[in-house]
Amino acid sequence: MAQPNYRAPKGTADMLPDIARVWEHLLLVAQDLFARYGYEPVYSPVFEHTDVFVRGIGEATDIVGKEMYTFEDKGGRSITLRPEGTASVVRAVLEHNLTANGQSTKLYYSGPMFRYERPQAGRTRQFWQIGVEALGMADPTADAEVIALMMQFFEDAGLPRERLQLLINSIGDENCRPVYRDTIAQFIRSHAGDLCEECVRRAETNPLRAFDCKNEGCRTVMGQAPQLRDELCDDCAAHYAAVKTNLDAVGVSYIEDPTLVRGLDYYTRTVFEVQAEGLGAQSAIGGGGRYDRLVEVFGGQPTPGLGFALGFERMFLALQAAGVEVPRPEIAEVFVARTVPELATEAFAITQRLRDGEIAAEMDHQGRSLKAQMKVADRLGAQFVVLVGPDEVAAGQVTLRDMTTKDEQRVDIADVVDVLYEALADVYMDEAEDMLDAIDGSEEI
RNA sequence: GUGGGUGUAGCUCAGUUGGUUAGAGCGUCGGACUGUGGCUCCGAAGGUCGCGGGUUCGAGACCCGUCAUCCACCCCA
Repeated sequence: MAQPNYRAPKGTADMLPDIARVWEHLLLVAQDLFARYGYEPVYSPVFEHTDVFVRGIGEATDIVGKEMYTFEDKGGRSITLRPEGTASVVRAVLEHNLTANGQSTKLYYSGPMFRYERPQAGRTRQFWQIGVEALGMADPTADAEVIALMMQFFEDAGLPRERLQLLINSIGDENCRPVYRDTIAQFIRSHAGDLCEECVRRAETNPLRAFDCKNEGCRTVMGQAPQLRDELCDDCAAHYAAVKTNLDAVGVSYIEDPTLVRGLDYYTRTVFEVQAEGLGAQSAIGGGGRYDRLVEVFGGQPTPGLGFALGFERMFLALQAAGVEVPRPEIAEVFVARTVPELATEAFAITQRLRDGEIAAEMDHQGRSLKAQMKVADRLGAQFVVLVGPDEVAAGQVTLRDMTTKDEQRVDIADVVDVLYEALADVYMDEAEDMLDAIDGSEEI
């Protein structure tokens, strides 16, 4: 329709089958992989009290400052659609005391997030994320494990490693970061003449983000600034070194990026981001880090935490750019066609009989000609067609057509399911053998 | 919030310096001797040319506005 009465709201999109299939593929890959790493699923509400995000993510962040979908509900409460997952999950963990007595927890979540932004390639107002949160683990092995898990996800999802860049950095903790912040703020003020207005303003709000500025001049100036890696306190430096050692130990390659500063206030020490090819200007496909103070922000006992999140829309773009296809499964193994409209009920009964036998069966519900039904059967990828005609029905039979060989045989209706079991088994055996041959031909087993 | 591009059949797009019944490919539907698919051939359906206003004898094409969409800035997944 050129001018529909209704459209999906700006920044949202309908996930039609070709896309929804990829979503489900990603979800399945994640469920399988994350479980192997000891993570359990959690579903927190899609909206929270606004304060959860304001305090959790940080008042000075762009997310809280201008991107939240906030509204008042009928009870006068300020409610916000979640712009990210970590704050909600940590709130839930605390609310249910999952980290009592020093217990650790590993959780993963997935679902839509909401941010009021101007849409562009790889950025929508409603977007899907999947992420993990690990609470109660301070060791650098945990950092390495979370990062390794994220990289493994990309691999399992079919995204070639060579199209990805893993960037890591340490942004210090409550001891060394404030000192460094002041150092940078000072640096910015003393170079105010050579920096853009935005960066000068950042000196007062969030000086570290001046490193992120795309402006050429700012980049060169900030390149001269003291680097946090040289200013880390002993504990943070040791932790960061150990994270790298552990990544090295398991063969996860990374690039150290001293300018990597994430836009959420809760991060401490380790931060990381993965960039992928083919995403347009929004090249980050996933990211995360450690947040050792976040639980306290919500009033809990000091509890270390860390996690990552990655975006499905961007995964989709990256997979597409890499030429990775998620196969479309056959919709029907068997199509039941009737030669005359009067036999619709008989055809329906047989279709249901097949489905009861767990055979993927389909039939026509539009009263179409036999020829048209055959076309549909072909398009759906049916291996066999069950022909229901007056002659057959009179004899309590149907005609079974093999769509590959075109062989046809009469089968008693009572035996259709069993005959199809065997016929389909043969088909699948042949396919399996072909696959094995293909593997044999290409690599040693 | 700022800037730029684009808006023609279900999809991808053509539509010459404004001129008569708006086109193609794909898809869909039907047919090619009567109960049968994939190839080929033939045919059909389907368009308020985003919307509103203006210029003109005449606008899908030009101007203004508006809406939508895309891309970029910002920031992030």
